[in-house]
Amino acid sequence: MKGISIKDIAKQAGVSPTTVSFVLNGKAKEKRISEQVSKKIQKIAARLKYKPNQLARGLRTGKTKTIGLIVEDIANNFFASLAKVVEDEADKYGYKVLYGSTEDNTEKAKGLLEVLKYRQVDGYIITPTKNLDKEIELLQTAAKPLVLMDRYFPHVNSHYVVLDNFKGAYDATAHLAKQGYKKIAIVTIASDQTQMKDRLDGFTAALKDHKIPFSKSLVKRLAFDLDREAFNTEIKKFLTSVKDLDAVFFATNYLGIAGIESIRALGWQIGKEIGLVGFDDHDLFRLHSPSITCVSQPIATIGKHIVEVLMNELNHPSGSLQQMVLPPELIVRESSSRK
Amino acid sequence: MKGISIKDIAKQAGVSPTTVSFVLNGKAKEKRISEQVSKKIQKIAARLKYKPNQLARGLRTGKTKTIGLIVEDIANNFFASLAKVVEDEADKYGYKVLYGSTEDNTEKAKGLLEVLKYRQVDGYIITPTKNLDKEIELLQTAAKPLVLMDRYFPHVNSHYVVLDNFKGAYDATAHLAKQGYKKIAIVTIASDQTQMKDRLDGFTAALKDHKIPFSKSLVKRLAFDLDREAFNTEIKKFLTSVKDLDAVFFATNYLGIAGIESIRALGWQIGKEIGLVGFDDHDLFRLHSPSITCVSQPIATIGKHIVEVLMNELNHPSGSLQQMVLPPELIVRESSSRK
DNA sequence: ATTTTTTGCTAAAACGTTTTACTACTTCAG
DNA sequence: CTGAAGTAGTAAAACGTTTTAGCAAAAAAT
Repeated sequence: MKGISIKDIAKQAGVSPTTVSFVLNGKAKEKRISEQVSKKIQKIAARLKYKPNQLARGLRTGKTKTIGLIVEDIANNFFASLAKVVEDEADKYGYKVLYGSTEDNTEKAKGLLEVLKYRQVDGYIITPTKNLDKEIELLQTAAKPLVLMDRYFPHVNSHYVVLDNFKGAYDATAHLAKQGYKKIAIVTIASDQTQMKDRLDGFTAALKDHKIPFSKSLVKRLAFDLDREAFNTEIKKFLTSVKDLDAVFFATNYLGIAGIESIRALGWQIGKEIGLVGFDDHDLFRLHSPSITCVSQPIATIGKHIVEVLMNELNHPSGSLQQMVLPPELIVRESSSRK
Repeated sequence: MKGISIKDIAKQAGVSPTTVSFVLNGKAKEKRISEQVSKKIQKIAARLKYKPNQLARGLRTGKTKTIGLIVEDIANNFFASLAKVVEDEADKYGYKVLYGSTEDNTEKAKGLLEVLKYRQVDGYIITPTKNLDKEIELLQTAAKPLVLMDRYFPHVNSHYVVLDNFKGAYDATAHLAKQGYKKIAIVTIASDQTQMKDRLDGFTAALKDHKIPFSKSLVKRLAFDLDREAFNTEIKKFLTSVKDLDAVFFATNYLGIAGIESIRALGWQIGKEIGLVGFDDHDLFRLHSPSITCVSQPIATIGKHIVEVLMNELNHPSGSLQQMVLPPELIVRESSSRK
């Protein structure tokens, strides 16, 4: 039940394995293999449905045509959708994807990197966790092609493709202000990584520009690894603690979902009594009553750019650093309208 | 920048690569390598942070410690959540996962199988598409460990882990009947695969048991590959075409979502004017107003069983066929209550 | 008629492991 | 003192490719 190897073809064609390899790799011309022999080999290979053993090839060439995709959580809608795009795009270049979720846990991320490394993936798409910068730098100095996504390390010179998180949060907050909300809070994740920092900065900048006084009490930073119940409890506690609060911006999709749940548990009218903007679009946001205004990421574009950058790096490592910051889109819905 | 190989360790320890291999594979005792040498090799390996090259190992042993996961759509909440469980469980056994989405397209599925095959995955977890039975049988006769999920082929003797779809649909429909809905329709996908067939059968069986007359006009079977707009158009057309319709069962999660959207576009009151039950739980179903009754799959359990069955097959191919049918849970919410 | 060039192909090494079949030395039994 | 059994390890082949270096025959050039 073994697979067909190059030797089998060689035997049938009465030539050496070398010749078969040349022909099947399109080097017939270059290596001066006659049209005759070339055709014959092609035919036999097709008849036997020969597929090169990627392990052997990888061992010899050092290329596995596999990329590693490290996301925060493959079950999260945003990352799952992105994984789909990455899969499709990579496929166009003949690459397959090994994936893994970090749960935003640095140790898990290190473990994943190690596994991917000794599985000899050709390149990496990484959603880094906190403190993963050293590992990223190691990969860089080892000249491993890699692209960071969703977030990056400002002090590390790497390719990345991220959202303009500052603008996303700024637009969301400015929109709430323009809608007439006076006291706007943010619920975010306690993280100093760029994506979260930028969202918080965008929020405060928008407050400032709209002459809304900022106070630390308007910011709630939650631990990432709480469960849904705990998120709800914390959010309720926070929202009721802020005097005269009339709008809140949830800085991630899952916080937005927990936020909706919490606010409803409090019996507050979304939109009227409390304005709400979420992050990432979601069927729930679109179909909720009232529908939920959100900052939407251009997932297809992000995914395409990620793979494109990685493929460029894989095929002609130029040295020019690609650091892409893509614009978000504010999708205005009912949750940010007082009428 | 090459990796550390067994030869490097051998050189440093002043022994042969063979010895190193024996020691690092825990065969020191068995192969009578002295405690002394053994310790020394371990130490050096640890110091150099040696990681075996999986390609070389795979080439020699034929085992890659990789499994292929073929789902319908990794961006779909159900499959993404399952992929997460599979990833976690497989990791416990030291396996990594290569994934791919079929979009329910047989050609894409065949392509994925081929790629996974010549990447020498050790086992397969497959959400089969229509007409994939021949390929599955080929894998079976080649003694490749595989587990089907979500659906299976009744005439193919393979392991599978699926939901009791009949019961899911039966319970949903019976529940609607008991709630007093008199004319209940089903919106499903035009597919003859088991999961869809069983859901339709469960629906009709429940109608019969509750003395509700069945008619073909109560069944709408939509093409899988429509986009959201087209789903909505078709669903609206169907719902308005059935006289005195007062409840509808949507047989997949995305149909349920499209259904909610469509019914709202028609201006009908979900629950009161039209009862609604969906398939698979979803944040949207939980938080929609009114909340949506649904048939929920035990995703964690399913995922664990899938991996367990596959690992058993990988490690001690016994021959005993595992065909697991897991019970769904009907989560009753407001969309199926008339009050 | 010799040398050079071109043509068409192949032998063998290499990638990093695992595994089989051995060797050389020591110890023990009789 | 001999032969058998045990001990501690190694050499070499194998997995299936790719690639370097080169060989023999034919053709072209001198």
